[in-house]
Amino acid sequence: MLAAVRALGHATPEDVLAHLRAAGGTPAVDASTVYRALALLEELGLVARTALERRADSFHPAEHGGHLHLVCDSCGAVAEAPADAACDLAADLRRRTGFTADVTHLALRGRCAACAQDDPREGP
Amino acid sequence: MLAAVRALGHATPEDVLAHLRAAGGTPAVDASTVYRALALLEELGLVARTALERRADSFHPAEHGGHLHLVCDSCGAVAEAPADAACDLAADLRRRTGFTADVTHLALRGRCAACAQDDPREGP
DNA sequence: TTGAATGCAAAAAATTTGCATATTG
DNA sequence: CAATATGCAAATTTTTTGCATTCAA
Repeated sequence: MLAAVRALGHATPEDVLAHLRAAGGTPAVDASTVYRALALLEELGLVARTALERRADSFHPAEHGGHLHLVCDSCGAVAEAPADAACDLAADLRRRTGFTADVTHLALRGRCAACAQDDPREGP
Repeated sequence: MLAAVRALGHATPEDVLAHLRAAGGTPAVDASTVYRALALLEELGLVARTALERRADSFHPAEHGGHLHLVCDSCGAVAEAPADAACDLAADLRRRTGFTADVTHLALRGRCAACAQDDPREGP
């Protein structure tokens, strides 16, 4: 299961389910098992949950941390950026408001370079 | 409807529904109406959608923009911070990756000052 | 044998859609 | 009358839970 999340980089429960089923094995693993395992891994701090997709949560391996997720509202692509850019922000927030932001679970929405170029002002 | 979102600051469809129903009127407004209206307002750019809660989307008025949402994973409180802190981040990202981040829809997860103090290392 | 993990089925919760009826202009 | 918005009911989608079973220590 952890292997699945690691292999996928970041995935919705549905993705994980598909991945596990593709790997074969009978009977097929059940969705409830995926949800339960994912919840457990989250508690253990081995995977993190982030709302990347609009409808479903996404999980990504903890080692994969230290990245920002850049979600393009036009094409849906999820890119990544080093987290150091956000560290300043986190430090600043902490100093000013006392809020300790978890930068490893950070998702930013916007438009990727390609989409911004294709259609600078157009919606999805 | 817009008034409801404005009055609430930020709210899930359920919150909006409750607010409208509390305002009275028979028959009670229906959930589908709320979803449809919210989707419309979003398209018009009058409200923004952000995944503040774990299960449901949250909407907040566009004028309310220029704020970061700070969601505490311990107590669930949603605080706000001026957006300027994130502008640097956005500018930096754009320069380095070409990604144009929408800072007005930004939600950060972490722990608010009160919770961090109560229990510096404890989970929710 | 006891406890953790799992499949399966059913329940909840959140969101969407079809359709007939208002309501507005 | 035409176009739009709304209520209502039913369908979808995503996630959770109860229960009986299985597997391993």
